[in-house]
Amino acid sequence: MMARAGLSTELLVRAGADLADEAGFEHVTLSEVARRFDVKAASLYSHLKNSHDLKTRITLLALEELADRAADALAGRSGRDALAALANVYRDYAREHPGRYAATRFRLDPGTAAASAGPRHARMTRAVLRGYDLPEAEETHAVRLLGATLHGYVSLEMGGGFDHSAPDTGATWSRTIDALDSLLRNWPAPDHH
Amino acid sequence: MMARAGLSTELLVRAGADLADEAGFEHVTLSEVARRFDVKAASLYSHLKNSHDLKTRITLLALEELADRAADALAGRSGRDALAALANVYRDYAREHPGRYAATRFRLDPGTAAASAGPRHARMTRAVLRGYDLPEAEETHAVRLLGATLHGYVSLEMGGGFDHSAPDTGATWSRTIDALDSLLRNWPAPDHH
DNA sequence: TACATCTACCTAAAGGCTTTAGGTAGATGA
DNA sequence: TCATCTACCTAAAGCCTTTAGGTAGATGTA
Repeated sequence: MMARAGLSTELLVRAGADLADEAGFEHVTLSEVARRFDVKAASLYSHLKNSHDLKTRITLLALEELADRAADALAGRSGRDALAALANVYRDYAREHPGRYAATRFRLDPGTAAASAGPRHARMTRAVLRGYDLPEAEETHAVRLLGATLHGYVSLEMGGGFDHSAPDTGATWSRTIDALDSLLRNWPAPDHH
Repeated sequence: MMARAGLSTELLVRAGADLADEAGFEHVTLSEVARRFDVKAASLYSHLKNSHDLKTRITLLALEELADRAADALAGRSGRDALAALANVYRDYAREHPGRYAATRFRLDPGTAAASAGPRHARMTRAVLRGYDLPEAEETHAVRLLGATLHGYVSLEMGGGFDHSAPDTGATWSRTIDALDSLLRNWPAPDHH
């Protein structure tokens, strides 16, 4: 009796990510993950440091997956195509994996963040921008604006912020991409005021 | 002995909001609020339905406060001035009251959301847009884009997403406002693809 | 003023999640 | 075959939420 469950950090993190997608990232709990493996919660401590550790690892997983998708989508595209592809990767990922996407917004400590796929995301965003010709000094600003708009949009949409109003969000999404493309093609000079 | 503490829903919600600002919205707990009034947690149930109720009320409070500030800031301004004023209200509020701002992203059920200051925010954003002349059919799209960008920016900045990279975030913020202003003045026609 | 009522806050208790300490049995290797 | 290792277990403490039922201080009325 007492067969071993064959757990591993990998397995637990994947189960945690699935749980996040089903129940929401904020409801990810060691107890629930343990339950899914028919194991006591205390047993997870052989594989995970603690609850925060699990959340961190789910975040890292989501960041990787998202970066992989982005890399695929960006391959061979540039300009507006690349922008739209990147944008759609974020939105689609958030829809397919809401919990994982939410994990993406979990605050990592600086060391962990630096070692995550975060920097890869930044590099890909920069790559998209190279399809537009921005003054070099503006590139970081544009990276941030792009990140903010895309993440902001996806978060609001996921959070239901756009429900109850008339035009469907699909239309707004494509107008948002139009707008961003247009903005990057006509990047304004700093305003003096 | 056993003097009454003189609690009220109002008082508790305000204390909860302060706690959110100090410890983070996700750490708001009935127990901690009770502790701050030297009262047992069970006693709060005379004033609050439950923990979720407290969070909901903190959200409503934050939404009100934010709308009040926005209304003040917008008074007498239009065009780029109004845009900048609205943007700064969000950012400043988030910096002064990170927990309250985070509460703002808490998902309300549809009925509560409709009765909240949320619609007031939408109306104010529309008011800002009237300083630009967008085709009427585009207004909702622009409202959403503006909301997404502003909230996205503030969230990323608050979440530390902009740390560790060179240009300071103040510069990016003003470039973001420039960019939004420029975008609204040159709103693109729908792209055909 | 005296009395009745009301209700704000209390204690008790159950149930859930986290985390630590220490045990046991199944897996692994010599 | 035996020794070791370690994955998973039980026990227990601590904290949070929520419900049930009590008590005393506040309030209103005669």
